Amino acid sequence: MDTTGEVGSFFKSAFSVDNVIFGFDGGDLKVLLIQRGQSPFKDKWALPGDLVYPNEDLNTAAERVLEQLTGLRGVYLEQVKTFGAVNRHPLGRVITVAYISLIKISNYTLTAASFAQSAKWHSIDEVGHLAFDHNEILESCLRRLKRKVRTAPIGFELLPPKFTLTELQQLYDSVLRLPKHLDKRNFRKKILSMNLLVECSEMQEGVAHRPAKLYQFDSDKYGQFVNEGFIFDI
Amino acid sequence: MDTTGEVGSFFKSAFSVDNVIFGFDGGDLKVLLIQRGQSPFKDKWALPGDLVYPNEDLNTAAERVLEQLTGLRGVYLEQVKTFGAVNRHPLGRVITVAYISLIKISNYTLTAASFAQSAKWHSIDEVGHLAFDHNEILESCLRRLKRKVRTAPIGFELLPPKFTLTELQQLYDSVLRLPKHLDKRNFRKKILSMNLLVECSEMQEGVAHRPAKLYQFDSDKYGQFVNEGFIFDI
DNA sequence: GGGTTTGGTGTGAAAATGACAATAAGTGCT
DNA sequence: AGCACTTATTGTCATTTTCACACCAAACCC
Repeated sequence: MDTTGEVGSFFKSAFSVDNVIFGFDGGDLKVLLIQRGQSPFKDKWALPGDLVYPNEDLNTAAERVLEQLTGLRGVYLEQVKTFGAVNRHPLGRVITVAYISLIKISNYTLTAASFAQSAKWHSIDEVGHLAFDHNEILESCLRRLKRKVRTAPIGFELLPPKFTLTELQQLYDSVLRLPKHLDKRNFRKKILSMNLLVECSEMQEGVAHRPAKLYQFDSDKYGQFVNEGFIFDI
Repeated sequence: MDTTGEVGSFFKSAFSVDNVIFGFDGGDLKVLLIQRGQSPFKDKWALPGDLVYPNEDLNTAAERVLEQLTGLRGVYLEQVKTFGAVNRHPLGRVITVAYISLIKISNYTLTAASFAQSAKWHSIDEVGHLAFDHNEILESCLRRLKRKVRTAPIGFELLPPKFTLTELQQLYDSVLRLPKHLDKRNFRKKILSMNLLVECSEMQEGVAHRPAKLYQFDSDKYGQFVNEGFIFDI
C-alpha cells in the first residue's frame, strides 16, 4: 500500500491490493517485501501493494503491482482474502484485497519499479513486524498456500521449468513444514504415478555428485486429466 | 446490494457485502434470495447485501445483513471472495465482498427486515438469472461450500441441533451432488468413527416408519481433537 | 397380522499408505 | 587409477483405508 502525499484528502474510503509474492531458492520459502519510503510506517517492511485505479479491475491491479515490482507478467496469481477492519489503515478507510503470487525466483531481477530499490526476499520465518495488518495478511496467504500446494499443481510455479525430483521434494518440505519430512521413495512414487512429469533428455549440471534427471511439468496433460475427473493430491 | 435513492451521488466508489445464505430442508440445498424493489435490476432476484458503513468492519456488515433479513445472530459466516470488475455495478464502482452463511432453515422466520417481504428460498438449481454478477458470486460460494463441507464440520450448521444419520447423509448428498450417492453403511461407519456425534436419548418422532436415533454434534470434542491434530474429512 | 417404509448392521477384496536400506553414478582429491 | 564423498535411484512388505454389497429389525398403517 502506497499512501503518499496528495491522496491524503481523498481518504474517505478506498481500496487497495496487496500482493504476497512467494519464491523458492532451494532453501527456505521466501516472500518479497518492500521497505516503505514514506509515512505511515516509514522504513517498515511491508507487502507490495497499491490503491486500485478507478477504472481498473482488482486482478489487473494485482498484476500491475506485480509487474511494476518484478517486471513479470502472466505468473500465477490468486485472490485470497479481503481485509477491511475499520482501523487497519491509520489515514482512512481502506480495505485491501490480498493476493498470492508465485514466481520463479531466478526470473526475478531487481530492476523495475521505483520502489523496487528497497525490495528484498525474506525467509518466511525471518519476517519481523510488518506495516499495517500485513503480518495477518501474510499468515492468511501462507495458510492458503499450504493447503493449495497439496491440492493443485502450483508448486511448479516456484521452480524453474526443468527441475529434479529432489528439488521438487524440497519445495514441498519447505512449504508444508510437516513434523516429519516427506519420505523420498514414497514421494517419488506418488508424484511419478500421476504421469504429470515428463523426463527431459538433459541431466542436472554443475553439481559435485551424481547428477539427477531433470523433469518438466506437463500442464496440457494436467488439463486433460482434470477433465477426466483427476484430482491432484500430495 | 441495495442502491436506493440518495446514495446515488455518493457513487464514485463504494464497497458492499453480499451474503449467500444456504439452508437445507431435507430436499435440495436452498439459497435465500430477495427480489429487488428498485432499479437497477428492479424485480430481479438478487443476493441479500448492503453497502458497508463507514465505521463498520466487513464481517460486521455481513452479520448485519444477515440479521436484518433473518433475525439470526451468531451463525456460521465465512468470507469467500471479493468481486471488483469495473462495470459490475451499473451505477458506479462498487466492489463487493461475498460471504457464505449457513443457517438452520427451520429457525428462519420471514419477519425481520423491510426487504424481507420479498425474500424466498430457492432450490440451488432453480435459481434463474440474478441481478448484477450474482450468479457468478453464487457459483463461487457454492464451490467453496462443496469443498469446505468435506474438510470441516460445517454441515451441522444446516441441520437442527438433533438430527438423524440419514438426514446428515442427505445433506451431504445434496451439497456434494456426487455422481454416485454416498453409501449408507460406509457413511455411517465413517462419521461415527470420528467420535464427534453423541447419541441422544430421544428418538425421531412423528414418522410413519421405524424412528431413527437422534444425534448431536459435539463441538467441544471437535475442538479438542483439532488440537491433537485431527483433520475432519468426509 | 400383513404390508410398507425406513433404520440399522458386517465382511471381504482392492487400493493406498507408510516405514524402511542398499546400490549406482557422478565429483574431487591424491 | 583409485578412493572418499555426495546425492540419485529403486522395491518390498505390513498396515490401513476404501469401496462394493444385502439382509433383518422396528415402527406405522390399515
